[in-house]
Amino acid sequence: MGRAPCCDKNGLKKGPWTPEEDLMLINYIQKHGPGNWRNLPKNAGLQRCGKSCRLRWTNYLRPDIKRGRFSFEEEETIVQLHSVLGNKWSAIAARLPGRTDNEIKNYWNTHIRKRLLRMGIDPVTHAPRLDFLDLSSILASSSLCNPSLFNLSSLFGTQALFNPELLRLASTLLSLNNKQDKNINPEWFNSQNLQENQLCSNQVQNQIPPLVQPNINHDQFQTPIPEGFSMQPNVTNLISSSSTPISTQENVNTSAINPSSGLNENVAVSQPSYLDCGSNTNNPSVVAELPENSFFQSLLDGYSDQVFGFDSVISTPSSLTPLNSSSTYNVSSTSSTEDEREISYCSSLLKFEIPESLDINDFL
DNA sequence: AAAACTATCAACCGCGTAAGT
DNA sequence: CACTTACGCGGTTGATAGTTT
Repeated sequence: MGRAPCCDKNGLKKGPWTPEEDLMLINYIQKHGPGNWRNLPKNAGLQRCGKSCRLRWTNYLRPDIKRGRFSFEEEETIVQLHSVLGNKWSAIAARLPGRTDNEIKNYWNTHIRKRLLRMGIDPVTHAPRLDFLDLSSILASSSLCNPSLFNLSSLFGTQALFNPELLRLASTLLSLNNKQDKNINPEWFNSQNLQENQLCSNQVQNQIPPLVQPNINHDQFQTPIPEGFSMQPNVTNLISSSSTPISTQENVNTSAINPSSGLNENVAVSQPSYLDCGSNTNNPSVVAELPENSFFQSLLDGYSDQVFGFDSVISTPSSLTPLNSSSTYNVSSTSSTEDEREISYCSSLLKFEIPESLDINDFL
Protein backbone atom coordinates (compact mmCIF):
# COMPACT_ATOMS: atom_id res chain seq x y z
CA MET A 1 0.00 0.00 0.00
CA GLY A 2 1.45 3.26 -1.06
CA ARG A 3 1.65 6.21 1.17
CA ALA A 4 -1.22 8.61 0.83
CA PRO A 5 -0.18 11.89 -0.72
CA CYS A 6 0.12 14.76 1.69
CA CYS A 7 -2.49 16.61 -0.27
CA ASP A 8 -4.45 16.53 -3.42
CA LYS A 9 -1.96 17.76 -5.96
CA ASN A 10 -4.42 18.27 -8.75
CA GLY A 11 -4.42 21.88 -9.73
CA LEU A 12 -1.93 22.86 -7.07
CA LYS A 13 0.88 25.13 -8.02
CA LYS A 14 4.51 24.17 -7.74
CA GLY A 15 7.75 26.00 -8.19
CA PRO A 16 8.89 29.41 -7.00
CA TRP A 17 6.57 31.46 -4.88
CA THR A 18 5.33 34.80 -6.12
CA PRO A 19 5.33 37.89 -3.89
CA GLU A 20 1.54 37.75 -3.89
CA GLU A 21 1.55 34.19 -2.58
CA ASP A 22 4.08 35.13 0.05
CA LEU A 23 1.88 37.99 1.16
CA MET A 24 -1.18 35.77 1.38
CA LEU A 25 0.70 33.23 3.45
CA ILE A 26 2.19 35.85 5.75
CA ASN A 27 -1.13 37.57 6.27
CA TYR A 28 -2.89 34.33 7.04
CA ILE A 29 -0.31 33.10 9.51
CA GLN A 30 -0.10 36.45 11.22
CA LYS A 31 -3.84 36.37 11.76
CA HIS A 32 -4.45 32.72 12.51
CA GLY A 33 -1.12 31.07 13.05
CA PRO A 34 -0.06 28.11 10.97
CA GLY A 35 -2.45 25.69 12.66
CA ASN A 36 -3.02 22.71 10.44
CA TRP A 37 -0.72 22.94 7.47
CA ARG A 38 -2.89 20.67 5.43
CA ASN A 39 -5.86 22.99 5.72
CA LEU A 40 -3.89 26.20 5.64
CA PRO A 41 -3.62 26.72 1.87
CA LYS A 42 -7.34 26.21 1.42
CA ASN A 43 -8.14 28.64 4.20
CA ALA A 44 -5.59 31.14 2.99
CA GLY A 45 -6.72 30.91 -0.59
CA LEU A 46 -3.47 29.49 -1.84
CA GLN A 47 -3.19 26.98 -4.63
CA ARG A 48 -0.38 25.19 -2.84
CA CYS A 49 -0.09 22.06 -0.80
CA GLY A 50 0.38 22.39 2.95
CA LYS A 51 3.83 20.99 2.75
CA SER A 52 4.89 23.66 0.34
CA CYS A 53 3.39 26.35 2.57
CA ARG A 54 5.15 25.02 5.64
CA LEU A 55 8.46 24.91 3.82
CA ARG A 56 8.04 28.41 2.46
CA TRP A 57 7.19 29.73 5.88
CA THR A 58 9.85 27.93 7.88
CA ASN A 59 12.64 28.43 5.39
CA TYR A 60 11.93 31.86 4.05
CA LEU A 61 9.06 33.90 5.39
CA ARG A 62 9.40 33.35 9.11
CA PRO A 63 10.13 36.74 10.66
CA ASP A 64 12.96 35.54 12.88
CA ILE A 65 15.06 34.22 10.04
CA LYS A 66 18.49 35.66 9.76
CA ARG A 67 19.57 36.07 6.20
CA GLY A 68 22.89 36.84 4.63
CA ARG A 69 26.33 35.41 4.82
CA PHE A 70 27.26 33.08 7.64
CA SER A 71 29.61 34.61 10.13
CA PHE A 72 32.83 32.88 11.03
CA GLU A 73 31.41 32.06 14.44
CA GLU A 74 28.42 30.43 12.84
CA GLU A 75 30.63 28.49 10.52
CA GLU A 76 32.74 27.32 13.43
CA THR A 77 29.65 26.18 15.22
CA ILE A 78 28.37 24.32 12.20
CA VAL A 79 31.57 22.36 11.71
CA GLN A 80 31.86 21.55 15.37
CA LEU A 81 28.28 20.44 15.63
CA HIS A 82 28.54 18.48 12.43
CA SER A 83 31.49 16.59 13.81
CA VAL A 84 29.28 15.49 16.64
CA LEU A 85 25.84 15.30 15.11
CA GLY A 86 26.55 14.45 11.51
CA ASN A 87 23.93 15.49 8.98
CA LYS A 88 21.38 16.33 11.63
CA TRP A 89 20.66 19.67 10.09
CA SER A 90 17.67 20.44 12.19
CA ALA A 91 19.64 19.73 15.34
CA ILE A 92 22.41 21.97 14.13
CA ALA A 93 19.93 24.66 13.15
CA ALA A 94 18.43 24.52 16.62
CA ARG A 95 21.73 25.80 17.95
CA LEU A 96 22.04 28.55 15.40
CA PRO A 97 19.32 31.11 16.05
CA GLY A 98 17.76 32.47 12.92
CA ARG A 99 19.21 29.86 10.62
CA THR A 100 17.16 27.12 9.05
CA ASP A 101 18.17 23.54 8.56
CA ASN A 102 17.80 23.99 4.84
CA GLU A 103 20.07 26.98 4.79
CA ILE A 104 22.69 25.25 6.90
CA LYS A 105 22.49 22.16 4.73
CA ASN A 106 22.95 24.22 1.59
CA TYR A 107 25.81 26.14 3.10
CA TRP A 108 27.50 22.97 4.19
CA ASN A 109 27.21 21.38 0.78
CA THR A 110 28.26 24.42 -1.19
CA HIS A 111 30.92 25.94 1.05
CA ILE A 112 32.12 24.06 4.06
CA ARG A 113 32.15 20.60 2.57
CA LYS A 114 34.13 21.74 -0.44
CA ARG A 115 36.57 23.62 1.70
CA LEU A 116 37.20 20.61 3.90
CA LEU A 117 37.72 18.44 0.86
CA ARG A 118 40.12 20.97 -0.59
CA MET A 119 42.06 20.80 2.63
CA GLY A 120 42.19 17.03 2.52
CA ILE A 121 39.72 16.55 5.30
CA ASP A 122 36.94 14.06 4.98
CA PRO A 123 33.77 16.07 5.57
CA VAL A 124 32.00 13.00 6.89
CA THR A 125 34.53 11.84 9.43
CA HIS A 126 36.35 15.14 9.90
CA ALA A 127 39.56 13.18 9.66
CA PRO A 128 42.42 13.67 7.20
CA ARG A 129 41.95 11.98 3.88
CA LEU A 130 45.12 10.15 3.03
CA ASP A 131 43.95 9.17 -0.39
CA PHE A 132 43.89 12.84 -1.11
CA LEU A 133 47.50 13.43 -0.36
CA ASP A 134 50.41 13.10 -2.66
CA LEU A 135 52.88 11.86 -0.13
CA SER A 136 55.74 11.86 -2.56
CA SER A 137 55.21 15.48 -3.36
CA ILE A 138 55.00 16.43 0.25
CA LEU A 139 58.18 14.74 1.15
CA ALA A 140 60.05 15.71 -1.97
CA SER A 141 59.16 19.28 -1.40
CA SER A 142 60.02 19.04 2.23
CA SER A 143 63.39 17.59 1.45
CA LEU A 144 64.21 20.34 -0.96
CA CYS A 145 63.75 22.82 1.75
CA ASN A 146 65.38 20.80 4.41
CA PRO A 147 68.01 18.43 3.06
CA SER A 148 68.29 16.68 6.36
CA LEU A 149 64.88 15.20 5.86
CA PHE A 150 64.61 11.82 4.32
CA ASN A 151 63.56 11.85 0.74
CA LEU A 152 60.94 9.21 0.35
CA SER A 153 60.26 9.92 -3.26
CA SER A 154 63.84 9.41 -4.24
CA LEU A 155 64.07 6.34 -2.10
CA PHE A 156 61.06 4.61 -3.49
CA GLY A 157 60.01 6.48 -6.57
CA THR A 158 56.48 7.20 -7.49
CA GLN A 159 55.49 3.63 -6.82
CA ALA A 160 55.70 4.50 -3.20
CA LEU A 161 52.40 6.22 -3.58
CA PHE A 162 50.73 2.91 -4.22
CA ASN A 163 52.45 1.05 -1.46
CA PRO A 164 49.96 0.43 1.32
CA GLU A 165 52.77 0.34 3.81
CA LEU A 166 53.78 3.79 2.80
CA LEU A 167 50.24 4.94 2.97
CA ARG A 168 50.21 3.63 6.49
CA LEU A 169 53.35 5.55 7.10
CA ALA A 170 51.67 8.60 5.73
CA SER A 171 48.81 7.94 8.04
CA THR A 172 51.13 7.90 10.94
CA LEU A 173 53.04 10.94 9.83
CA LEU A 174 49.92 12.91 9.33
CA SER A 175 48.56 11.83 12.60
CA LEU A 176 51.64 12.50 14.54
CA ASN A 177 51.48 15.60 16.50
CA ASN A 178 52.92 15.70 19.86
CA LYS A 179 55.47 13.47 21.30
CA GLN A 180 54.64 11.50 24.33
CA ASP A 181 56.07 12.70 27.53
CA LYS A 182 57.45 9.27 28.13
CA ASN A 183 59.30 6.69 26.12
CA ILE A 184 60.99 9.36 24.15
CA ASN A 185 63.89 8.40 22.02
CA PRO A 186 66.29 11.23 22.71
CA GLU A 187 67.87 10.94 19.30
CA TRP A 188 64.63 11.88 17.67
CA PHE A 189 63.97 14.87 19.73
CA ASN A 190 66.98 16.98 20.20
CA SER A 191 66.27 20.45 21.28
CA GLN A 192 66.71 21.86 17.84
CA ASN A 193 64.13 19.55 16.41
CA LEU A 194 61.74 20.46 19.09
CA GLN A 195 62.29 24.06 18.37
CA GLU A 196 61.71 23.67 14.69
CA ASN A 197 59.13 21.01 14.47
CA GLN A 198 56.62 22.27 16.87
CA LEU A 199 54.10 23.28 14.35
CA CYS A 200 51.35 25.11 16.01
CA SER A 201 50.71 26.36 19.41
CA ASN A 202 48.74 24.03 21.44
CA GLN A 203 45.10 24.63 21.33
CA VAL A 204 43.48 25.79 24.44
CA GLN A 205 41.60 22.62 24.87
CA ASN A 206 39.39 23.75 27.62
CA GLN A 207 37.86 26.42 25.46
CA ILE A 208 35.97 23.83 23.54
CA PRO A 209 34.99 20.61 25.23
CA PRO A 210 36.35 17.50 23.61
CA LEU A 211 34.06 16.38 20.91
CA VAL A 212 32.95 12.86 20.35
CA GLN A 213 33.70 11.66 16.89
CA PRO A 214 31.37 8.77 16.31
CA ASN A 215 31.95 8.69 12.60
CA ILE A 216 35.68 8.36 12.58
CA ASN A 217 37.03 5.15 11.28
CA HIS A 218 39.84 4.48 13.62
CA ASP A 219 41.23 1.78 11.42
CA GLN A 220 43.17 4.42 9.64
CA PHE A 221 45.23 4.87 12.74
CA GLN A 222 46.14 1.27 13.19
CA THR A 223 49.71 1.82 12.19
CA PRO A 224 51.92 0.96 15.12
CA ILE A 225 53.13 4.08 16.73
CA PRO A 226 56.87 4.25 16.92
CA GLU A 227 58.42 4.92 20.21
CA GLY A 228 58.53 8.56 20.88
CA PHE A 229 55.48 9.42 18.88
CA SER A 230 52.00 10.09 19.89
CA MET A 231 49.07 10.44 17.64
CA GLN A 232 46.56 13.18 17.78
CA PRO A 233 44.25 13.22 14.82
CA ASN A 234 43.33 16.67 15.67
CA VAL A 235 40.86 17.66 13.10
CA THR A 236 37.64 17.98 14.92
CA ASN A 237 38.93 21.01 16.63
CA LEU A 238 40.37 22.37 13.47
CA ILE A 239 38.37 25.49 13.74
CA SER A 240 38.44 25.93 17.41
CA SER A 241 42.12 26.45 17.79
CA SER A 242 43.04 29.32 19.91
CA SER A 243 44.83 32.22 18.44
CA THR A 244 46.23 33.10 21.77
CA PRO A 245 49.94 32.97 21.10
CA ILE A 246 51.72 30.58 23.35
CA SER A 247 55.23 31.75 23.31
CA THR A 248 56.53 30.26 26.46
CA GLN A 249 59.04 27.48 26.47
CA GLU A 250 57.04 25.50 28.93
CA ASN A 251 55.50 22.21 28.25
CA VAL A 252 51.79 22.32 28.19
CA ASN A 253 49.64 19.42 29.09
CA THR A 254 46.67 18.88 26.96
CA SER A 255 44.14 16.21 26.37
CA ALA A 256 43.72 14.21 23.26
CA ILE A 257 40.57 14.88 21.35
CA ASN A 258 39.24 11.42 21.12
CA PRO A 259 39.39 9.27 24.20
CA SER A 260 37.76 6.35 22.44
CA SER A 261 40.48 6.08 19.90
CA GLY A 262 42.96 4.60 22.27
CA LEU A 263 45.25 7.48 21.64
CA ASN A 264 47.11 9.40 24.21
CA GLU A 265 44.94 10.99 26.76
CA ASN A 266 47.59 13.34 27.91
CA VAL A 267 50.46 14.58 25.92
CA ALA A 268 53.12 17.01 26.78
CA VAL A 269 53.62 19.61 24.16
CA SER A 270 56.70 21.62 23.83
CA GLN A 271 56.11 25.21 22.96
CA PRO A 272 59.30 26.68 21.64
CA SER A 273 58.59 29.00 18.76
CA TYR A 274 55.05 29.49 17.90
CA LEU A 275 52.90 29.33 14.87
CA ASP A 276 49.39 30.12 15.58
CA CYS A 277 47.08 30.68 12.72
CA GLY A 278 44.04 29.79 14.70
CA SER A 279 40.90 31.70 14.63
CA ASN A 280 39.82 32.97 17.93
CA THR A 281 37.35 35.56 16.99
CA ASN A 282 37.87 37.34 20.24
CA ASN A 283 41.41 37.95 19.30
CA PRO A 284 42.02 40.63 16.75
CA SER A 285 44.95 39.02 15.09
CA VAL A 286 46.49 35.76 14.23
CA VAL A 287 50.20 35.45 14.55
CA ALA A 288 52.43 33.15 12.62
CA GLU A 289 56.11 32.89 13.22
CA LEU A 290 58.36 30.25 11.80
CA PRO A 291 62.01 29.55 12.15
CA GLU A 292 64.03 29.57 9.00
CA ASN A 293 64.11 26.29 7.12
CA SER A 294 61.88 24.73 9.66
CA PHE A 295 60.31 21.48 8.86
CA PHE A 296 56.95 23.05 9.11
CA GLN A 297 57.94 25.69 6.67
CA SER A 298 58.93 23.14 4.10
CA LEU A 299 55.92 21.07 4.78
CA LEU A 300 53.66 24.00 4.33
CA ASP A 301 55.32 24.69 1.04
CA GLY A 302 54.67 21.16 0.03
CA TYR A 303 51.09 21.31 1.03
CA SER A 304 50.33 24.62 -0.45
CA ASP A 305 52.13 24.15 -3.71
CA GLN A 306 51.66 20.57 -4.59
CA VAL A 307 49.18 18.76 -2.51
CA PHE A 308 46.11 20.81 -2.05
CA GLY A 309 46.90 23.31 -4.70
CA PHE A 310 45.79 26.03 -2.39
CA ASP A 311 48.57 28.48 -2.70
CA SER A 312 46.13 31.03 -1.60
CA VAL A 313 45.61 29.27 1.66
CA ILE A 314 49.09 29.67 2.87
CA SER A 315 50.40 32.52 0.91
CA THR A 316 47.91 34.56 -0.95
CA PRO A 317 50.14 37.01 -2.75
CA SER A 318 47.57 39.72 -2.90
CA SER A 319 46.82 39.72 0.75
CA LEU A 320 49.37 37.82 2.70
CA THR A 321 53.07 37.60 2.93
CA PRO A 322 54.20 34.06 2.30
CA LEU A 323 55.43 32.26 5.32
CA ASN A 324 59.10 32.73 5.42
CA SER A 325 61.81 32.96 7.93
CA SER A 326 61.13 35.11 10.89
CA SER A 327 58.17 36.60 9.23
CA THR A 328 55.23 37.55 11.28
CA TYR A 329 52.00 38.68 9.86
CA ASN A 330 48.54 39.23 10.99
CA VAL A 331 45.34 37.94 9.57
CA SER A 332 42.22 39.61 10.63
CA SER A 333 40.18 37.29 12.73
CA THR A 334 37.08 38.74 11.23
CA SER A 335 38.24 37.39 7.93
CA SER A 336 35.43 36.58 5.68
CA THR A 337 37.09 35.46 2.50
CA GLU A 338 37.27 31.83 1.62
CA ASP A 339 41.03 31.85 1.65
CA GLU A 340 41.31 33.44 5.01
CA ARG A 341 38.90 30.98 6.49
CA GLU A 342 40.94 28.18 5.06
CA ILE A 343 43.99 29.55 6.75
CA SER A 344 42.24 29.19 10.03
CA TYR A 345 41.14 25.71 9.14
CA CYS A 346 44.46 24.44 8.01
CA SER A 347 46.32 25.91 10.91
CA SER A 348 45.07 23.28 13.23
CA LEU A 349 45.14 20.54 10.71
CA LEU A 350 48.82 20.88 10.02
CA LYS A 351 49.87 19.83 13.43
CA PHE A 352 52.33 17.04 13.40
CA GLU A 353 55.99 16.60 13.72
CA ILE A 354 58.54 14.24 12.32
CA PRO A 355 61.87 13.63 13.92
CA GLU A 356 64.69 14.32 11.55
CA SER A 357 66.46 11.13 12.39
CA LEU A 358 63.45 9.01 11.67
CA ASP A 359 64.52 5.86 9.91
CA ILE A 360 62.02 5.05 7.25
CA ASN A 361 63.12 1.43 7.30
CA ASP A 362 61.60 1.03 10.70
CA PHE A 363 58.25 1.28 9.09
CA LEU A 364 58.80 -1.10 6.21
C1' DA B 1 28.77 38.98 -27.41
C1' DA B 2 27.64 34.46 -26.79
C1' DA B 3 28.21 29.88 -25.36
C1' DA B 4 29.75 26.89 -21.82
C1' DC B 5 30.52 26.06 -17.33
C1' DT B 6 29.96 26.60 -12.28
C1' DA B 7 27.87 27.97 -7.97
C1' DT B 8 24.02 28.89 -5.32
C1' DC B 9 19.81 28.06 -3.02
C1' DA B 10 14.72 27.65 -3.05
C1' DA B 11 11.80 24.07 -3.54
C1' DC B 12 10.45 19.33 -4.13
C1' DC B 13 10.33 14.37 -2.97
C1' DG B 14 10.13 10.44 -0.24
C1' DC B 15 10.79 8.39 4.12
C1' DG B 16 10.45 7.88 9.22
C1' DT B 17 7.76 8.65 13.01
C1' DA B 18 4.61 10.61 16.40
C1' DA B 19 -0.08 11.32 17.24
C1' DG B 20 -4.77 10.33 16.59
C1' DT B 21 -8.58 7.07 15.82
C1' DC C 1 -2.85 -3.26 18.11
C1' DA C 2 -3.46 -1.81 13.41
C1' DC C 3 -4.14 1.73 10.50
C1' DT C 4 -4.25 6.59 8.95
C1' DT C 5 -2.75 11.18 8.93
C1' DA C 6 0.24 14.99 9.43
C1' DC C 7 4.56 16.70 10.30
C1' DG C 8 9.45 17.12 10.07
C1' DC C 9 13.72 15.77 8.24
C1' DG C 10 17.43 14.84 4.94
C1' DG C 11 18.61 14.07 0.14
C1' DT C 12 18.13 15.76 -4.29
C1' DT C 13 16.72 18.64 -8.17
C1' DG C 14 16.41 22.42 -11.15
C1' DA C 15 16.16 27.34 -12.13
C1' DT C 16 18.93 31.15 -12.22
C1' DA C 17 22.78 34.13 -11.45
C1' DG C 18 27.54 34.62 -11.98
C1' DT C 19 31.93 33.53 -14.13
C1' DT C 20 34.99 31.88 -17.57
C1' DT C 21 36.33 30.85 -22.18
